[in-house]
Amino acid sequence: MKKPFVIPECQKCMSRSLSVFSDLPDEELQQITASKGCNYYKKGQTIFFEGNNAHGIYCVHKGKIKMHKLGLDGKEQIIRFAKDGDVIGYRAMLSGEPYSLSASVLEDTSVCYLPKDTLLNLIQEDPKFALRLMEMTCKEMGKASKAITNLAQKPVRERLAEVLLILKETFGEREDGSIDVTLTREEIGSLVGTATESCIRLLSEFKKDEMIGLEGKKIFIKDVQGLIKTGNVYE
Amino acid sequence: MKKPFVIPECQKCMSRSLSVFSDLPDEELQQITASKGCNYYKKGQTIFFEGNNAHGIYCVHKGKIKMHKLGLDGKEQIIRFAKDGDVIGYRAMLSGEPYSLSASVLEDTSVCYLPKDTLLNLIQEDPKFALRLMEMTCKEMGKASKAITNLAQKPVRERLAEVLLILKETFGEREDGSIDVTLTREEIGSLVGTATESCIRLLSEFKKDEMIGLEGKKIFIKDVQGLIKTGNVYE
DNA sequence: GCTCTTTCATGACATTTATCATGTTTTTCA
DNA sequence: TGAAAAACATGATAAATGTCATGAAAGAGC
Repeated sequence: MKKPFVIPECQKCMSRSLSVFSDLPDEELQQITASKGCNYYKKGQTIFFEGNNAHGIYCVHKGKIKMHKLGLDGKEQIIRFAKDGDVIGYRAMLSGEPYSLSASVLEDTSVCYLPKDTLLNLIQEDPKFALRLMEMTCKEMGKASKAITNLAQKPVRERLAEVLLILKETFGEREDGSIDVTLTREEIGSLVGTATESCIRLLSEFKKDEMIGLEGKKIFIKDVQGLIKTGNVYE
Repeated sequence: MKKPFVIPECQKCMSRSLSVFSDLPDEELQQITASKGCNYYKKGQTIFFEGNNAHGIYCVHKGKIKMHKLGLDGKEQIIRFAKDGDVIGYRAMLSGEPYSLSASVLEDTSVCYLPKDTLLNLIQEDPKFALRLMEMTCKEMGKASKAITNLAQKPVRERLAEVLLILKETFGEREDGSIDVTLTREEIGSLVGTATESCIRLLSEFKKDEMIGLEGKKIFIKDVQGLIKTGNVYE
């Protein structure tokens, strides 16, 4: 279980975030979120937009968020996801640049907003906190380097196989065994860096090869080893 | 002129780094570097290797370094460059992970090594320093997101045009007007994320279209606007 | 300077991947 | 619930890009 990123100033909610929020149905979550002075976003809403100025950061109590960027002709590029226990918006805050990504909500999400001043005070007063933030950022950088290498060197088929494994790793599985996130084929294509049609075709192939199962938007990983092999994944 | 990243503990050399080191010929640089207890690396040497554990960071007095990663079948992927005033190796140090990249020297390079303990003390004692480090890291992240989007969405031709502009921006020009860095076509191909042959072919086309000039490994940018247009660069 | 190795260059070709077209299914929401 | 929109699916085709082969040029080391 991933350790949540606990922001001291935010203990009104964060210190108990995972235990309190984890398994609530949406309506209750929304009520509790409001009662604690936090923010609630519904599916489809955007927490912040690429290009806007950052005034604070958000810690995610519960929810699923896609971090994405506009490419050519407005085509969406998904860079990564955020979920329970993650912090988003810190990159822009700390670099002093505008948001380089938008944060859009895939599933109802409860977040705590921490304004810039509070954050800067925290960093100044608590070096451990600063180190923790840096650690997080630097781990992201490592993943980004890996993503760049994959995009530059791997063919689409391999990238898709790897993306499926990463999705399972990131979001886990529902009770029925499907990957616990709902994405359109277009979004998966964006993650992989390929056209939607190519993505659909390859998913069908993977299904025919019995490496995955498909039921609507649900994806079932049936053959991890097969996907590892197909995706040339070696860590 | 970019402000150098000055590490307080390293003032024996860093505080005067750019002014002292900038225009020295290699031999003198090597002597001065040694006399100050810093490290000197010759072209082709590698400062640290991907996968190894990090024990400190390096600040670059003078030199040119490629930060790269091994992809499939050992194919090199260049992620970024470092030069005078940059700091390298901090990502691994701060994330607690092994180096995700190797750092290889393109031109003789003089660096100052700062061990982990010293760095951690600095961060604890000087919050401004911590913020400065974070700022740097976060700016890198912004660039990485942009790189991912380009690789996923732009065709090779556009990426090459953009890479040429970035190289000029990063390294500036020599007196004769050529971009002040020497790379093989294979390395440029790695940056762009394409096969060496495709890279060579497109460079020839760009030359025929009079957007660039080529003399051996020297590259001259002759038509910035043309490259911006070809590369679909819009910032 | 001369050999050996690497890099550069170009053509021919194969493969991958994107695009366009079309029809079906699913989802949305009034 | 029923119409409209969005998403999914698949075929046909075109375009982009990689691979292989070959030779020339440039650079490294003796």
